[in-house]
Amino acid sequence: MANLPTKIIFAGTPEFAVPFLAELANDADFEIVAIITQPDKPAGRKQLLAPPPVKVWASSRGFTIFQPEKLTANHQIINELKALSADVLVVVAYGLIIPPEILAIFARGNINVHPSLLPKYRGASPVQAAILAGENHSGVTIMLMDEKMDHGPILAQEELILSGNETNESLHQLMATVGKKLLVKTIKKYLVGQLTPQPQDHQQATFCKEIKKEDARIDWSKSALSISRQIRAYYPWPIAWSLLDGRRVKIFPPVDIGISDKKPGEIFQWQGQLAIGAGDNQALLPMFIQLEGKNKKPAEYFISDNNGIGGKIFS
RNA sequence: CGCGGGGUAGAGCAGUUGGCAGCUCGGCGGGCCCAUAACCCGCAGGUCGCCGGUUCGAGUCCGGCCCCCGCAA
Repeated sequence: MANLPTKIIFAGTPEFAVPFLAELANDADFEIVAIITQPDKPAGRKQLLAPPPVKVWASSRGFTIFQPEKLTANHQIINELKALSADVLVVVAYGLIIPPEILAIFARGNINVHPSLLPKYRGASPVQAAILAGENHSGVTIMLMDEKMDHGPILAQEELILSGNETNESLHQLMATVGKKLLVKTIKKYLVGQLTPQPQDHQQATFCKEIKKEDARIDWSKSALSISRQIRAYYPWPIAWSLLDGRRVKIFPPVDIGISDKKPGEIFQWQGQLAIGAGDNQALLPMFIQLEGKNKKPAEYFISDNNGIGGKIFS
């Protein structure tokens, strides 16, 4: 390792990126010379401009922050980044394309963290995709970036066993906890030449898309297991939902699965609990639901508060 | 002034044409029972979001404001 700390520019945006940034910033071998994150965006019902979590963390600690609308063909920011003469770019869930002109700035390389076992689940929603697919294991990949999305050679991977109860939120937290240690360890080894990047087996690559709200709508003709994965994968955003009497109802994890002789989407009671028929003669038993205009509440209230709701059908 | 739902007991809700503010659960006390989160009896707990107006009388009708939530972004 060199005597001077390695200069790092960090690019990241959501909550998931913060632990990685903090881990790097707290390590004396590294110096964060600048942070790139997405611009503030309108959020919430009143659409107030809200800073991304990485900015919130970084600005209270006095770091230099860049929030460009885009990086491609942005000569001003390219020059500013060059002037910092950083050794390494670390990218964790930045969310915007980083063009080759910028990747070329960093003499020691561009390192990316991806929360899947690449080449599986390249793209925007690897954690959700693993839950939706019912994978019994996933993991974190530390890789070098090239011109294609999640395509570069792998420096390190750590596998995680999944219990089948993970939500998008809980699995992201686990990935961050494991991944931040792996990231620091891997960068240090890589910088002293102890790691040989291994090209991915591109034949095995799979891809996942960005999540849209409509993806979270429940199709009750699917199996109860499949629906329960959907409920876990889309928590805490955008939340799995369905319509009842034209009103939106959100369904939260955890959910149990029981047997059913009801139609898909039909509401009934099972041992005092709210149960909803699925497409495979099984039923979903959610613990928490939220009716449009109401707060999230335990599902058993849903039955007692709505006399005669049994037999109604979610659509 | 983007559209829509809501604010009533600790929690979740009902309250019809304005006329003594109710239900379920929880809490407290008692009873039954080998025992219980089950069952029976009783008790406590509310400025009905805030302000003003109409009225003999407003949770309810009218006006203004605050807060929560679904859509939208």
